Amino acid sequence: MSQPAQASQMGETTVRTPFPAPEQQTAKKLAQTIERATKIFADKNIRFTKLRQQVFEEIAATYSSIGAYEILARMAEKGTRVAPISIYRAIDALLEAGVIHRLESKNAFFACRRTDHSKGRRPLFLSCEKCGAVGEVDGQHIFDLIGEAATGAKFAPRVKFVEVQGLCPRCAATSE
Amino acid sequence: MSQPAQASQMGETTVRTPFPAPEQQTAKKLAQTIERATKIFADKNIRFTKLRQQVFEEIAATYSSIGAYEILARMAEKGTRVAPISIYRAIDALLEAGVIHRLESKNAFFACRRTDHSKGRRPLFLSCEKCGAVGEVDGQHIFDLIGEAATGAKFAPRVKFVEVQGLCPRCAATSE
DNA sequence: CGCATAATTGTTATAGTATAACGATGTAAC
DNA sequence: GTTACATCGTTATACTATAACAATTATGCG
Repeated sequence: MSQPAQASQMGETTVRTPFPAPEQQTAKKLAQTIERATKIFADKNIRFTKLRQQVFEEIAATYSSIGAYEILARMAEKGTRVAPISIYRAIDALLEAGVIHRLESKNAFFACRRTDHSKGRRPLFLSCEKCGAVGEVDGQHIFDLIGEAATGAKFAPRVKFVEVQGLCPRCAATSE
Repeated sequence: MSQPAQASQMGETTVRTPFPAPEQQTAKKLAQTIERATKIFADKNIRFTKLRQQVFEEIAATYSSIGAYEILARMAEKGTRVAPISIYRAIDALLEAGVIHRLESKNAFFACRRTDHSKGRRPLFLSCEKCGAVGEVDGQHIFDLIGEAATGAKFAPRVKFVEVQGLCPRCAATSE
């Protein structure tokens, strides 16, 4: 018990970081994530096929980002052998649905765990250089400012990326 | 003269966009860019070798971003045939010196045309989806806010990047 | 200068990321 | 149930990046 996880037992008000402790990464949480994805696919009228579910489960089952070929390898271990292109096609559908995000700086993907994107609030990504964990925090005000900076330069923005690399709370603590 | 380039003749106060018109992309400007790079290498005590200069010239000679293998191809056309690894090693030195930047979202590189990075002001990148041009605008206040958002999530930021894809002034005008 | 040392580049091979093209199969709507 | 469309399989290939080790070039010092 060297790493107390206070928050989980006393409600969510004390959770201040998008980096859940390992004890919080439960099968139940994973099931909820998958169910949420299922609903999003249904709402958007995109088919959540078996292949897409399998790919999504591999991505969601890690709190790190994961590369396409790593997904491929893990699925192969479980008996599902597909070609790289199939993984990428599934990834495209998952990105389109918004249930995963792409980390441009690592050519890797991670499951979205926020529920406020649909409300028009865009997140920025925090990627731990040590353990690979990825967290999202709301960055809507920052994206607004980026838009202003762009239009101020007579540039018409369409897609924006904000990524931060550094140390997650646990790794920052252990490396001191 | 359908695209008047007012700013260059009357001081810099009227320059409002980091996307110079083609008429402004002169050999003289390029020479200045290279000279500036030479000075930066000297100041930092990094060697600006022939190979590094050649690679830098290919990058600086385009106002777009350019991939490593495109640099390779253009140098080969001019008679300098080297292996990919040599290009990447030169790129590493140029990145280290700060005379080029890497566009994470495109796996490509472009010449830095700002002079205020050394003053601690970091830029964000504007990448045109139509013509490929890349501009930089100051984003220090945005990077500060990103740092605050990260630390607010108990994340220790180390490297940050902000990239925007969209349309540069000229392409936005012609696509209307 | 001439040697020792370090930095750079060459050479070869390979790892890692992503997509093109086309055919087969499955799904939905009429 | 047939048509139309989306999805997936199969094969091949393009693009991005680095590992390992040898050869060469530049630098500092006696």
